[in-house]
Amino acid sequence: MPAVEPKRDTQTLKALLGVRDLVLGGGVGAGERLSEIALAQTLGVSRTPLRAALSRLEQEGLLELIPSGGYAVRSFTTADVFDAIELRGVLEGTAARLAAERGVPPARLAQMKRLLAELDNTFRDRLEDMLFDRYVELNAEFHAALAALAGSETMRREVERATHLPFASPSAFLEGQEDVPAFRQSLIFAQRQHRDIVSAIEMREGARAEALAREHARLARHNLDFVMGQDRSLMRRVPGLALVSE
Amino acid sequence: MPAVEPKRDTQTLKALLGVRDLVLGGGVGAGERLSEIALAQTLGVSRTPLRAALSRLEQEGLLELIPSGGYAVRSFTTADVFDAIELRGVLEGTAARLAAERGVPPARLAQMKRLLAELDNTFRDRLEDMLFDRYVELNAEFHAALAALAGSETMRREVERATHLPFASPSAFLEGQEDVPAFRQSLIFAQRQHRDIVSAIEMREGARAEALAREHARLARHNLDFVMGQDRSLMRRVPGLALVSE
DNA sequence: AGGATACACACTGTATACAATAAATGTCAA
DNA sequence: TTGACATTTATTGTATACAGTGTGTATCCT
Repeated sequence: MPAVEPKRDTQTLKALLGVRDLVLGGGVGAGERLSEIALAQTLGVSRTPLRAALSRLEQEGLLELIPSGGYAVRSFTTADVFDAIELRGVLEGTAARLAAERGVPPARLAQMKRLLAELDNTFRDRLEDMLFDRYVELNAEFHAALAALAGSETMRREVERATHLPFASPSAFLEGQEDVPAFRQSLIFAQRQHRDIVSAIEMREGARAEALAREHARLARHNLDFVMGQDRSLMRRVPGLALVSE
Repeated sequence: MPAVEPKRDTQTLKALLGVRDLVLGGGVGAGERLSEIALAQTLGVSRTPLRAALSRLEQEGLLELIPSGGYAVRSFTTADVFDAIELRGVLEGTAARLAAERGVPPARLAQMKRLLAELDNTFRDRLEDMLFDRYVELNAEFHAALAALAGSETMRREVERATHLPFASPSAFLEGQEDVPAFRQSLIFAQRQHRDIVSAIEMREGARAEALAREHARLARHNLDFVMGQDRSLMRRVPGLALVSE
């Protein structure tokens, strides 16, 4: 998802979501060229909105321009994925630090705490019973709210952009793994980090807020390591992971 | 400039550069809507490549989508400008830190040192005689090389993107101010910081490299403060500064 | 048989025409 | 005189046609 999703655009949005799903779903391999007319037919849109979507996905980092013209699916190294996660952590950390240093309006802080409480409510006594989808949804909301906490539109835009970099999403390695116990346990830890980040911001502890947010992003890296090292059968279930070469 | 500038595109590139110059040059005011047909006529291109350029500039952060359709020039607050500079510092700092932590191939390091030497060569005994344009050019090269030093394409792309955020460019507040003595003096300080960053990377001092790069970006903020506070007549000479409201 | 050149095909980049929607203006009524 | 509604205008989003260019293949020459 890009920083700001166009709403009413039916055709362009259709193309955007369609191509993204196709690429992340493994419909086209890494490095493969995308034929515009073929894609247009497949997705049921004309070339014009399709090209708009392709251009967008290129700036998003999912596609690359071919020197001779046209677009191809980017191929990623593990370093790319690690760095995308690192970037998200760094940017969210910066947003958290600035929020702490500058202070946030009480209403905003209350909203963050409400999100924390709602996240708590997704947990159950038995870990298997937790409301996983609801957690993923609220988690995305939390991170979006965090991006806006520093105050400026530019900061919000760019932090949210980093959040939607390929493989860097807070829920990138969550979906499709609800039934792995280790993942569910890591969510308890993640929620504790959420609380600590908000607490640090409230207490104006900028450096701590930054460090916590950075470390929080590292959870995604741990999950990635687990998926790629421990159990390669999981790789098929993580969207787009087939695009990672090594 | 976007992260990767399309080369052979004559019409789209023409539109991209044309609109950017028009907006940054003050041809259209902040918040003003951009009429596609009027722009197309002005720039001598058709609407198709123009729309591609507008979409690009929207993701660059210079324009914004109007809910009812079309694009408008974004209006910026001083907070936006500050945060854009801060973001560049943070991202360049991250690139520098990762480069230090991971180590850089000797050839790359040698290239950085060569750039440092060339930057040195732009200075003269009398500060007024320095090769200002050459310095700006080499400075841009230095920052581009720094972005690539961490190793991954994703990191390079995103750092370079931050470098081209509105008002965040390393040379944003340099051009058009060659004749202000205080600015020339600050360049001596900046070049010292360049050396220290490379040195820190070479000695694998990640935290120091990050801190130095962050502080280095602050020079732009100092320059901004100077331009806006001290001498408002300079504001007219800095591209796009008319888009900043307060 | 291998390589180079030429031709044909396919695909992208661009222009323009069309349709749908939002904005603006004018008129009618209260 | 002001407000609301309808009509007209303008502008964007979309589709398609065209042209230029790169790529692949086949044939011919060495």
